[in-house]
Amino acid sequence: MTSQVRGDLFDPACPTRRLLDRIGTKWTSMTVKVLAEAAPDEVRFADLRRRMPGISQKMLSATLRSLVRDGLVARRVEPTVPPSVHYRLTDLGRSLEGPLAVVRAWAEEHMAEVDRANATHDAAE
Amino acid sequence: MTSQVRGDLFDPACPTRRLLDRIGTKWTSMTVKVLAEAAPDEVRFADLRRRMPGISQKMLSATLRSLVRDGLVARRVEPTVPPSVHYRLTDLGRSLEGPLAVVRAWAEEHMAEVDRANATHDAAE
DNA sequence: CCGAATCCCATGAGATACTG
DNA sequence: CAGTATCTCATGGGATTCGG
Repeated sequence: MTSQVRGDLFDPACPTRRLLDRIGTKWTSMTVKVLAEAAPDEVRFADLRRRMPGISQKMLSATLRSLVRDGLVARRVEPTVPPSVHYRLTDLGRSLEGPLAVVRAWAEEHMAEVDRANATHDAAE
Repeated sequence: MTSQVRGDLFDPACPTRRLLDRIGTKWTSMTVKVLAEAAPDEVRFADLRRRMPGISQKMLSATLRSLVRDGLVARRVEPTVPPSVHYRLTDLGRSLEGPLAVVRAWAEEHMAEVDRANATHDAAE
């Protein structure tokens, strides 16, 4: 019965807020971008880690688990010894690339201005 | 477009990451939206608070301070007693509305699917 | 009326070490 | 190889109180 499409950012269950919570976590957007660049190929765990300098196993693992749970990423286990695990974006995950690209574009175009504002603001203290 | 494998997302100073850090905090996008809806009018602190159910003074104050520091919001003090403080989006702040609208659109269109994925995933445990 | 200061808790996230 | 388990720390965020 939830009248969801009301642009109601004020609902605690507001979809926008929940999405921002997700893509706002440190490694999510980066993971989606790496998987999007590799698409339609799958990427192995170790490959992902190599392509994301600075991430720890723990955070990569947690980020992927969360993305899989959200249906944005698919996980495929090759039952070899040792096992190899492959990840790829689902259709849903790929559909997020557009919005993320828009955010990237804004950031690249305007963050310098934000930096200047910060500098000005701090100097005025 | 441009270099992909070592894109800026991996730089610790990456603009996208910094932007997501900002709009990912709980009240930022909501504040921007409320101010955008009111534009070009200014909004007083108490009004803002009334339009954002659930927010505490502390967080509204902190969110606004951060937005002002980033140059997205302008603050104007009326030197009355008691003082009244007015906020409005800057041009920079208004330029963020587009990207936020894209994010909102994706969320409203797809978060139900995310919810289903979660339910399916949890049921499979 | 606006907002700063303080206290407190929950969570994000890194480092390290351990298993199938 | 691909994780999980702890430990630890920094930060976000809420409730409350105080001040100009």
